[in-house]
Amino acid sequence: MQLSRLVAFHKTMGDPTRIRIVYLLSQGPLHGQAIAGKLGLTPPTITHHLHKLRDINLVYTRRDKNTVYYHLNDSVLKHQAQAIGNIINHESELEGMINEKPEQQKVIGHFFTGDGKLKTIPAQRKKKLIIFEHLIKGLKVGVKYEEKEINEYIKRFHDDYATIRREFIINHYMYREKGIYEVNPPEMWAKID
Amino acid sequence: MQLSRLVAFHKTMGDPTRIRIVYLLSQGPLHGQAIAGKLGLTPPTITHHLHKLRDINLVYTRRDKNTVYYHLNDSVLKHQAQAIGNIINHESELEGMINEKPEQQKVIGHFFTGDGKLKTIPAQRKKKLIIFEHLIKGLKVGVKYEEKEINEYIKRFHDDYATIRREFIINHYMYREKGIYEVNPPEMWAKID
DNA sequence: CATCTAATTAGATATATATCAAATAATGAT
DNA sequence: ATCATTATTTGATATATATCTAATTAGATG
Repeated sequence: MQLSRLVAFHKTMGDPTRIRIVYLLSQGPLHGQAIAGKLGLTPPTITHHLHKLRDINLVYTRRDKNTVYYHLNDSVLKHQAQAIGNIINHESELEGMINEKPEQQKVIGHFFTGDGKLKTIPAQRKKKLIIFEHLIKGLKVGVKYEEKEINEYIKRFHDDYATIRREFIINHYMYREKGIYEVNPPEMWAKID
Repeated sequence: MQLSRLVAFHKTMGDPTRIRIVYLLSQGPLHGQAIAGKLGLTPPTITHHLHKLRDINLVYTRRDKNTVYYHLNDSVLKHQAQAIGNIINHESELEGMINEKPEQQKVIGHFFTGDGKLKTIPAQRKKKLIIFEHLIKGLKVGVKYEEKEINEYIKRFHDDYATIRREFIINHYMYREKGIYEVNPPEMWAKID
């Protein structure tokens, strides 16, 4: 779970109209005008909200003739609702990412897509390190990884895993010994400033 | 659970800074400046967010000398996080209230306090009916209530249960037979317009 | 093609809010 | 009383967003 995803979910649910829409859809699919009618709002307003609900994958659409039916994605609702509670249990993957400074968040927000893919590897050293530091936080300290595992992990974000893996080593985020990788303690990482 | 409470919770969690604060507090209480330092923000900003977190009862404070420690209210977080998921299971008490029109919501928002108490009984007939209709939706259709139960229910919102109970009858929201009360079907209710 | 219906987009407005710097308040220590 | 420390309030600014009307698009059907 990404911090931004969690925020997006709650921000989206933080509106009475959208909660009412979710409630209506929980009883079965509806088309736009039906929702507008039941809620006493105009169709453009409904479109607006459904757009946001679709952004977080909470509803999906199906056409029949020229009317669009909106369906609720129950499992997403369940799953996302739980995530915030898990913070408390320390079952959250947010751990490392929560301490990032606004400046870092900005860079991260700029280089990652909404669903957590790395768009490009930054050219500027400073930004590059911010991104790497962010990525490295998804790995566990004290765990020995096979090269294959590292590649798999990086590939979740970007195709060019070889370059990134190499940068991890160069900048002392990890070290390698006999083909086994391990995350270094933060004080060894390349300094960003 | 009131719709407005549910909305307030999600709206509050719909901000990265506040989620990060919640995460920090989940590891133990902290004072303002410590939070500001860890997040790279200024104290006024932290005050601002803590105010919102306190509004929804997610944090409480304790002083030691002249520094205020903020504590996370774990149980509230757990409970609220679950509420949105329960909509799906139809375990939600939102049921009736979800279909209220914006005009009605406005009146309701005006006459109820944040924690769901009725401030005063509206003098204008139209507004009064909106409030009664809202109240009546908290009772179940097809259930026979003792007068005492009705009184108890109304008292959750306003002290003058006798007046309101009488109005319920006058306006055909309920009927009484031999001291037993029951909710009428909506088509019998007094017309608002 | 013309027309109907449903959905969306564009543009406008009003409201909310996240953040900071500066000023003020509250508390404890000297 | 005076000072030091922490928290809060005020006021400003920039950004986001919920809603509407009017215009546009897209599909289906005659």
